[in-house]
Amino acid sequence: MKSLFFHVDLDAFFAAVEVIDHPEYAGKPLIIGHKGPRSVVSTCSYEARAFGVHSAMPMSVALRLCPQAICVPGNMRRYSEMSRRVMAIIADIAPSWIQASIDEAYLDMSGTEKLYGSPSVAARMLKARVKDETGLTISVGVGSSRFIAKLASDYRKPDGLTIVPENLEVDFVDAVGLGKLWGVGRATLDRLEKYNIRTTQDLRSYSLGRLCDLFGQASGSYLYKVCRGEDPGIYSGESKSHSISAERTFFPDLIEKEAIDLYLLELSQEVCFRALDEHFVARTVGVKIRYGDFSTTSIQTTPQDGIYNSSEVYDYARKLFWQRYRGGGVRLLGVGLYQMYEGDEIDQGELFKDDEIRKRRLERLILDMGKSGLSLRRASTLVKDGYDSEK
DNA sequence: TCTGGGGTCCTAGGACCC
DNA sequence: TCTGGGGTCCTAGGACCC
Repeated sequence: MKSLFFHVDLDAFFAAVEVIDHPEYAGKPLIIGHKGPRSVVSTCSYEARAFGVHSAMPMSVALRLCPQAICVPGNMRRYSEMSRRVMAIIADIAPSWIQASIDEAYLDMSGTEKLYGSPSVAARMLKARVKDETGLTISVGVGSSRFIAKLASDYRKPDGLTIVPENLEVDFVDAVGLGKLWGVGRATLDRLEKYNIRTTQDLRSYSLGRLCDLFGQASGSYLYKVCRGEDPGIYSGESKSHSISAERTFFPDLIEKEAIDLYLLELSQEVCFRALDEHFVARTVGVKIRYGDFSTTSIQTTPQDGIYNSSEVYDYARKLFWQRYRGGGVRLLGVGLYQMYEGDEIDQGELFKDDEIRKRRLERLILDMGKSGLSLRRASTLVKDGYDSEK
């Protein structure tokens, strides 16, 4: 059977949801993001893009380019709800699909021609249903692999539909251009430039062996494939590892020990409750520090005897921070849990950690209470109080 | 212009084991 | 004595994506 994939991308998603909820924003430059001195643009409407505003741009720059823009902080809960509605339509149409992020999905439509007709008919039906049922527009890319479909959905936006016919993948990749290939960013472009590789055609003149020598096994074979329109294997399997992290940027920089410890506590509790909620147990805990000069460092540890609860994570986080800290203002603090695997209880056999396991169960209990109406912040306060009263 | 927050994957070096 | 080869795990940093 011939492979057929769709990639669906919601157009300026957060901004589009805001326009649905606030019709008075329609047709105006709209920026989603906080107005703080160290914030960046999350998403923006096409009207704002006309001024040169784009995602990840410092907010200060964006507002200089487009002072009249409407600026709203965004509402993730609302966006998630709209995302679920779109994904439900996709689930109704596609025999097999993967959600890749809040605003995009890959659909395996192989063998659906008898059901829906040609790919273009199926894609138009999908676009119409999403528009009718949610008010949102999507761009759809169609191709013989996920990689080609992904490039295609980005080729014409918004409200686009791009179908890449079989055997024209190489021509399509040439039309897209080296700099817009998925997985080829600024750093790779700069490195390629050093070898006078500026186009996908240039890249094809290099052998697999040469690319692997220059860029390493993984990147070398990745580049070799994508410039030939071959799928490098995006979203083909389940991801192996899982991690949860939380970080905060401060203005002004943190300098006081007490403030640093307090934020480490807050971040530790945040990641622990999310891990508990998602039923994941972590083997590694890490801390990220970004200094006033934007230099960034991280330190992690994988304790032999496991990590059980948020107070343990906080203890490790503090230890790691003060071990690594070189002094000076702290612009960003992060706490992460890594090497996570599914499960609620750590493997038995830890005879000496009864106390820590008990605390974990207490946190689990508080979390379940929290789900029946308690806020996460309130629940974590209760856990802290619980520890104190135990002592 | 001055750089968020949440992720995944890769690399290279070192430790350790057989 | 100055020296292997393979494998796995851990750590720190970097690239990239949305």
